[in-house]
Amino acid sequence: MPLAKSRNSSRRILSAARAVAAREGAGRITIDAVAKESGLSKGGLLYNFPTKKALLSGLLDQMLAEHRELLGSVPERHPSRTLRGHLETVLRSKDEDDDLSMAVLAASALDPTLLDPLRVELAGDIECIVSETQDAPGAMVAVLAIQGLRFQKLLNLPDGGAVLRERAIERLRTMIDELE
Amino acid sequence: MPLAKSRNSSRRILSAARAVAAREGAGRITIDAVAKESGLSKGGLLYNFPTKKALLSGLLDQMLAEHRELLGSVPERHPSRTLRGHLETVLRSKDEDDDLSMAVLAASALDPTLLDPLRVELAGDIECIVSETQDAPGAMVAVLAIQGLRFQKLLNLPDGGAVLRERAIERLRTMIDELE
DNA sequence: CAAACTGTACCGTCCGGTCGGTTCAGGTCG
DNA sequence: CGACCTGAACCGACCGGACGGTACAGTTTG
Repeated sequence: MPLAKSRNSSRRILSAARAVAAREGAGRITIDAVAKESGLSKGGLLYNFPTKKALLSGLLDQMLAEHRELLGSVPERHPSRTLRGHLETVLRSKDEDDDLSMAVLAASALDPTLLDPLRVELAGDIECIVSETQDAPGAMVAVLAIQGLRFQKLLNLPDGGAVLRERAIERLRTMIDELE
Repeated sequence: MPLAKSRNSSRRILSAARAVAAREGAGRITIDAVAKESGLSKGGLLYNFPTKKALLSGLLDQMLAEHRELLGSVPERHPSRTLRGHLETVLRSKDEDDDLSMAVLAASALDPTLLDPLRVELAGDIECIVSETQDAPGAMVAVLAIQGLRFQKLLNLPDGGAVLRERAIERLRTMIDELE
């Protein structure tokens, strides 16, 4: 089955791109590097992703898909489930080394319009979050804090130490829970 | 005074770099482009900043200097003055088009270690912020939200609309004020 | 004069993308 | 069955442009 094999290659390529990004930084996501990392040849990679933009776009798609999946795994009955889901996605990704957020940086450097799918997704999420609470501003502050967490982790910015960070996250959680 | 003139050129070069970044994105900060924008020749630029890393490093230095300056302008008596200062720096830069945060992206793409000065500065600020309050976790959440604001603005991510954003910022302010 | 440039030609490298193969599974046809 | 063809998947040499940096011979300015 040819198509299945191609999809398999695409997945390998995407995870290779993630590995490169995690190891060498977003700026080093290069077609040659990703091809080498994936075990494919440059030609083979370009067969799957005809252009670098397509590759980065694929990365973002994968990120959004995983994000949606994690969002779906939040218990249905939680009052601010979308918001909680967002928080969990950040915390979850904290454990993994292959950082998909890198793709965001690489994409925005190459062509800011690549982020459009992310923007519409996020806009929808925000709308959803706001509709799930009476305290829209409070929820927005939580959204901002979550994005701050991503930023911090992405650029290895200081977080006041593990203990304080953990306490801050705990506080964020209770803030979200008390949002109603 | 030769050195003074050099500093003047350096400033022109840096603001040119900011203009390029704001207009064409962080990925387009190139020596030729900045030279052209600044009105200097390429040789002249390289006379001031012998390497691209030096140029980006200079950008970060300028950013940190402006940041410190704005921090200093917050009234002395405010309880969480460092935290308030951080918030104001974000809001202030929202008005200007030349976005220095771009430099952060460009720098992290070229060489993540360029961000080290930013990291130590930020670490110091956080330490300061924590020492100014009894509620360290709450302050950290505020810090995160502020960084989220930066992130959002930098990547043009959706913010739920101007009204909601303004209300969220207002909420953030009161949160900070009530921190004690 | 020396510092602070200008202007330009040039170099080497990196990188995105092209292109002409090659392999191979499967289908067609005599 | 076997000769032939096809098209998907992949290979890797190569090209051209962008970009960082060098070199250096002038020119302006304090």
